[in-house]
Amino acid sequence: MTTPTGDQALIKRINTAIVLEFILRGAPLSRAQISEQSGLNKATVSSLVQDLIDGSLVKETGTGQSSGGRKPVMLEFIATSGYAIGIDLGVNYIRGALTDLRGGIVAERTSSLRHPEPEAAVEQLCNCIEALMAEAPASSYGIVGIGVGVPGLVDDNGTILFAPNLKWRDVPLLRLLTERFALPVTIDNEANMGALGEQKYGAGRSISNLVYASVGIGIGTGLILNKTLYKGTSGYSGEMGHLSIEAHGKSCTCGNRGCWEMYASEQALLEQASSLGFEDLESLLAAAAEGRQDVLALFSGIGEYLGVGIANIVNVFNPDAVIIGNRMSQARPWIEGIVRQTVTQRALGFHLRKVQILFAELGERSSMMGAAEMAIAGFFSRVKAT
Amino acid sequence: MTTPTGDQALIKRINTAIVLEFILRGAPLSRAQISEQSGLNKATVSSLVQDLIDGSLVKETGTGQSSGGRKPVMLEFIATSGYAIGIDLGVNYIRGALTDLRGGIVAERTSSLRHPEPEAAVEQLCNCIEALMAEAPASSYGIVGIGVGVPGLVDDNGTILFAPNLKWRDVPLLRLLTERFALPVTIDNEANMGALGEQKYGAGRSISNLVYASVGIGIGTGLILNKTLYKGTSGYSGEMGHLSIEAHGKSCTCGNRGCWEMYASEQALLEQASSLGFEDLESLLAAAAEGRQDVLALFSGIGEYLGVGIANIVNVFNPDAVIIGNRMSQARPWIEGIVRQTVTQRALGFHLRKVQILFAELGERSSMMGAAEMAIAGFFSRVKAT
DNA sequence: AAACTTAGTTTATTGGATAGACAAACTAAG
DNA sequence: CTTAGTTTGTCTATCCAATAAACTAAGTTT
Repeated sequence: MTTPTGDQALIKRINTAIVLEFILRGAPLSRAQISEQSGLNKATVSSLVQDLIDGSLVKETGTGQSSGGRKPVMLEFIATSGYAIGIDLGVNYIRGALTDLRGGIVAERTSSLRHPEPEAAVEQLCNCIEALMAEAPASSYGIVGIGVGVPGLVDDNGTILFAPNLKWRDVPLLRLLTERFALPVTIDNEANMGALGEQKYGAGRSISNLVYASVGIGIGTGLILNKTLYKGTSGYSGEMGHLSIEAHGKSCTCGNRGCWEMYASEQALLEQASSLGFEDLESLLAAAAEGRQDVLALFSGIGEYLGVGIANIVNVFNPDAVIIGNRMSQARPWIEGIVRQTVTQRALGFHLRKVQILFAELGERSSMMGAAEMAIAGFFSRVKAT
Repeated sequence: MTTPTGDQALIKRINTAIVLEFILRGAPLSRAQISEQSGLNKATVSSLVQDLIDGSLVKETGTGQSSGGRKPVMLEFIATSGYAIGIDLGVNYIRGALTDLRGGIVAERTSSLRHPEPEAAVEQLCNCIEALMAEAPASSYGIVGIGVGVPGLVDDNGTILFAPNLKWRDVPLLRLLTERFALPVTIDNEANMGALGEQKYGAGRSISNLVYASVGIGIGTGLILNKTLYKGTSGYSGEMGHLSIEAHGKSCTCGNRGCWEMYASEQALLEQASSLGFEDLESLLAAAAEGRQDVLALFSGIGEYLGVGIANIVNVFNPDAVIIGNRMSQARPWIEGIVRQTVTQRALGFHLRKVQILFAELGERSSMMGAAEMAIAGFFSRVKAT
């Protein structure tokens, strides 16, 4: 019982997953096409497709073009046979979406987080979820799951061990939400969710190895290696914000010195900007847009340090892409050049050949979409197991 | 044909692998035990075991103890049904071993590399391989493959793109060896091989996530994530020697500044030691053993910088273990304390809970054993595919 | 010696994939 | 409009691996 053994059910799961994957990607396509492209026998495809149709996951949508024979019956995934909820719990906001099974946003809600204490915040979170659930149209599977991205360390039991900017410690969010909604819930770090969101729906679509750097108040990173989210042993890898880039630099609250996020985060930017009379990122962005030289110099400095860290990432992971996300991605016009330049200078030549430096396509929605994707992926893995 | 589909052969492969895995690990055990522990039916196990026996991979070794019934027939893996060759091609030596399929060393050869030019070195390498092959006893499968670890960047075609200390560029070693020996050959970075060697036969036995830091002239790292060697997109990840730990530190030949290996490698140690009149690591180790304070201080400095880099590794990967290997591991008595102390100070508290800092158990043989393991693993994956 | 235990094999059954035959539905050429 | 040829999708018989259950073999315990 220790090892998962192979039996016929496993075969069927594998092949059903393959067929579903083809229908998900290939838009409208026929049984014949699936058979040819997948290598599965026509009869096998027919049988599996029938199961998917019976399970309300796939439907026939009329006939397609013929090239001299019987017209094919086109198949399509029924994205509205279920809905997922994705939440980005930020330091001072809650952003949530109701999506269909293809990740299309059906409803969205944003509210500012007035009381960051765990109890009040969780209550507000639950209200948001309930409001979104109420907006879901009737469907075969209903709400298939809830995903939540949080700005802190999450262990493998879904407990928030430590969220410095929220000042939370040991909040068993998974348990709280599971008890309340009796639905599958996934909790993970905001950067991991962002990485997943961009990999599935954003700048990193179908890229195998990517690193998502969430540059906000602090810096977090999400690692997608071999198409899978890599989580360390305890479930919390990717704390690259606390990668030391100046061994004898500024002391960080984490105990280390010269942490990357002390030089390249929004926090670092704001500290330098205070002497110029700025208090938030938005006003700095506006000033930069007007061409203020001193502000542009600030962004340039941040960009350079971002590049230092990204060069490290490139050298360590040799990824296909590094995606810069979260709030700092808005500064793209004023940091992109210097980031690229610094990375080119510092990363190893061989690694540079293939790596792309990208900015988050989903903008502020990366993390929320990743959370929804978690719920959707969980649903699929359960369906396929049946 | 694009996707690997599921069929009955796949099931059989999976289950055969499970059975073989049990026999490999569980030393002498019976069919009944395999059935019970794996969850496979007794009949299934009997049938698969018979196939393995027919394939000369397993044999029956008499009966075991009974606890009130028929005595079990014990099974054992036949490690001598084939042999593998593992080579560690160093900067100034070639170390090679002939091992059985369990990684037991049957013969070993070390020679110093007199002429590091590619042609002469490859010739010497081939001679070493031939000599080892000649020592292999007769067996069912003969030599099942050759693995070679090299001190440089290797692409996914087995070409050595760049080996700075050997001054090699674009040497198609995989092709050269395959043509000469007509055997499966695997070429990889010395640090990747070392990681594999320690994970399979050394300090990291059966650890899922580990980082192996090969600290020699330079510093390389091998990443084992989820029990698999992680290789980046182009096949060359893990260049953590060129992780910048001092953003404005010394310029490195790689183009970056403040690279880890400029502060924590053997090279860095020797540079500092030259003013004291030392020229190699061995004499420094001897002096440290005699208690020379100035030398101990040098080691202490190296240990601290090693700790800085390892703390970074821990924060990024949240691994179960970090293993310090290659030549610097000999300095364990004089660096272990300061390394541990620095890591404890600098890594995030949550990550420290589980991580172990270890030193290579296989010493100078890590890389060579990993190379042999590559060949063995390749053989198994081929056998199981039949 | 009888009753019980445990190991491993044999037998019949199940369920999924497959090749090949086939029917349905179409295009195109004469 | 007929006929030949093509493509789609289903049906049927077969194969094969895993399995449960019966069975044989070979012990131990009372």
